[in-house]
Amino acid sequence: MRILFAGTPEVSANILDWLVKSGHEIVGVLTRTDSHVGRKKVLTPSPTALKAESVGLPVIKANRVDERVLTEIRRMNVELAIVVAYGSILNKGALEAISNGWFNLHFSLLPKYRGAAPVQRAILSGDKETGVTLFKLDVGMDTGPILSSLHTAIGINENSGELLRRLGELSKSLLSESLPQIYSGAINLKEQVGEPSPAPKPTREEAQLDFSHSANNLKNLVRGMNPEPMAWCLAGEDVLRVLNACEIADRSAKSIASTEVEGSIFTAEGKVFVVCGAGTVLELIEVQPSSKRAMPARDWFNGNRTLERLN
RNA sequence: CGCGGGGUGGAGCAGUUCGGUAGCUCGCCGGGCUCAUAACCCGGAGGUCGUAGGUUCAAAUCCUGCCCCCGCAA
Repeated sequence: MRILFAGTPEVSANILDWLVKSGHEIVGVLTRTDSHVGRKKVLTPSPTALKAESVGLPVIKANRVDERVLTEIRRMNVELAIVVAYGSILNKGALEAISNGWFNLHFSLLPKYRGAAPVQRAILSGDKETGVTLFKLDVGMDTGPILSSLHTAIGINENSGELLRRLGELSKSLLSESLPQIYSGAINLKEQVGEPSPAPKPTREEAQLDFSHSANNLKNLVRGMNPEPMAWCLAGEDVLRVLNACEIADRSAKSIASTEVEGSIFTAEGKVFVVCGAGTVLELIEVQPSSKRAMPARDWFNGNRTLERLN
């Protein structure tokens, strides 16, 4: 079956690569236009565009699937579309342009976490489990009927980047089960059941640590926001990004904290701690001061001369 | 020409304003204390201060070029 692959970021490129190597008949790739990236704003193709080019597939770069794009797609005689984090909503015209429809791979167990940031939201919420869902796109935002899904447990210290990578791998299992079903036409779509929840992209403001919250909440914030947009707090006037942190057990927290002032930093047994709300204590593991590279929290603390608390 | 910050023993920093003996917290090596220790005490090694020039009696510090790194904003 002639397939159009639509995707943009690294995880999409990875799955595209796998589809091609697994012998699926990818005839074209749809991805977002090149974007200005980094400090110097270098115009850079998306990871998916680069992968498509490297395996010699025709690429359509567009941020909107309009008539012009549909014309190109029709010319490819596409029979099915697989979408993995393409990054744009498809209108009715686009959805109807492909005979077998567009199937979207989503990184949550729908209807939970519909939207742009399902992985981050699952971790921010402290969920113990998530998964990947393959469903048929309709005009809503991740609302279409489900073909299949796979569950996986979320690691206690897993961050968004790590979980996304793992869900990408899991997606391959899901696709290898489901694609043959689609090819044979023997599919059974089911409407989404359960309480829907939105998964908007986290803002930078949302990523600021508030040390009046419990260490457990802050730990989820830190790992959920890593690698994007990354949790942060203020060390004096400067931003301190927190890449990795963990909560410590209540009992030891009470015994090592010499103060109750939230945000106070101290060290013990070679580790660096911050006093948080409700008598809890967060251990900082890896941080990144502005202008500096990421470093173990201990190194940062060694160089610190005057700072007594974070905000 | 988007804004800004940084490069000093193995790590993280101070010192640069106002040129004049290389400092701090760690790590490492050796010794001591201790039932023991990541705790404490004593001693030690390790740095052409990113790089190339310039000014000067004298440059980490002042001037100029270049390289590398990072945050914000997009």
